[in-house]
Amino acid sequence: MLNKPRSRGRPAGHPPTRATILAAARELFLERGYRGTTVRAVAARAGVDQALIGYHFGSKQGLFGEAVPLPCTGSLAVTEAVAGDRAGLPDRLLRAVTDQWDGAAAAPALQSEEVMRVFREYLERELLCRLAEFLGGPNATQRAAAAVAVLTGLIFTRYLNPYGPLVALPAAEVRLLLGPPLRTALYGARPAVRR
Amino acid sequence: MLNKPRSRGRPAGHPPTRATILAAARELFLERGYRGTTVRAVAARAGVDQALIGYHFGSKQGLFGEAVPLPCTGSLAVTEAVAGDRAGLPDRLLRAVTDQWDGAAAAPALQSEEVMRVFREYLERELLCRLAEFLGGPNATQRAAAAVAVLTGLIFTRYLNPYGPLVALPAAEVRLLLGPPLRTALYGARPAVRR
DNA sequence: GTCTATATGATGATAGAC
DNA sequence: GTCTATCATCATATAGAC
Repeated sequence: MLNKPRSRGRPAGHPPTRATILAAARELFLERGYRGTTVRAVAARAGVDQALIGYHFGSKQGLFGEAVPLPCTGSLAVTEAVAGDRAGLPDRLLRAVTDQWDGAAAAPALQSEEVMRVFREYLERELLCRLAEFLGGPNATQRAAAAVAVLTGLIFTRYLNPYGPLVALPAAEVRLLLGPPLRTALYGARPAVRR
Repeated sequence: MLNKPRSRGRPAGHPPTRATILAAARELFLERGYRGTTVRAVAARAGVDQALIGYHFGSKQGLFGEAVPLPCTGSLAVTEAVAGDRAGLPDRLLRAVTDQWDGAAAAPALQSEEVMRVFREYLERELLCRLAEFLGGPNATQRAAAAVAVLTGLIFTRYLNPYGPLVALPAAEVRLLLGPPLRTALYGARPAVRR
């Protein structure tokens, strides 16, 4: 009702607004998920007006994309793991996934449609094609699909789920645990050792 | 603006309102996902007022729960597959999943936080515990977690993703493809045949 | 029970003053 | 760049006619 006089512009000594908003958004998105986070709440935590978010990031979706960059959007380590010798492929794939996602700040509450979209496109377009090409031979696409399913299960169970059964384990043990199934998915059920 | 005179009550010869709403809701939820579907749109497609939805189902969440019952909420076939001989376990698990989810109307656009929550609770509480108990021995929980990861990957890749690499394959082939990895996850990388 | 009508409060977005 | 003010739309709740 009242127009109280105030100084305009950002008070001196504060960090740049953009960075402040991003930090607040990151906290809230990871804490409450996409739907549970409102633009107003982000603005409140950052101590700025909500219109600023629209100005800087266009939309809530845009804010999310910049505040919570999924590991898969940045680098392509997993895709690059599809190279080298065939025997080491399962381990390289698992190591790429764990290195990438364990390094990034955990993303527990991210089961949103937005994350799923990015995640899906990455894993299934980028990786599937390269994997099938690398494998070659009969049923290459099917075996690649099986491997992608295993990796999808890993990421979903360990990184996109705060209560997942794999979250508590150290990365090395996860690799040890999923290496054999992934190898089997890629190369079939042949005996690993012959004696 | 105008109050046009109309007959009150449900016109004779129509199917029960509740069922009409459920059908419309089911269509829209599967078509546009949870967030993309508005209560108003459901009401419009069903030809009823939106307040009816509130009356019958309480909330959008409640409507979703009744209109799109996930396979896992109804029966417990997957959990019941954890019985019998050890050798047949992988196949029983896969068959339970494919039977349950292939039978239900496909749920492509369901990557919502709601689905993820139900899905997660089912797979990881119900199944993980029973599976670990069934397996026994050293690292039973870890191996059960690996198996759950594989099954999670299957469901996500085949049933919760319209563009997944496994959606086009017949169920039998999917079982053939994922049987060996699942077996390896459950029982380790021992050679299947020894000669 | 079924339905119409309306109200409330929160949300994402945006136009325009400074 | 920042803020005020406002918008359309959303989910939800309720009062009351039939």
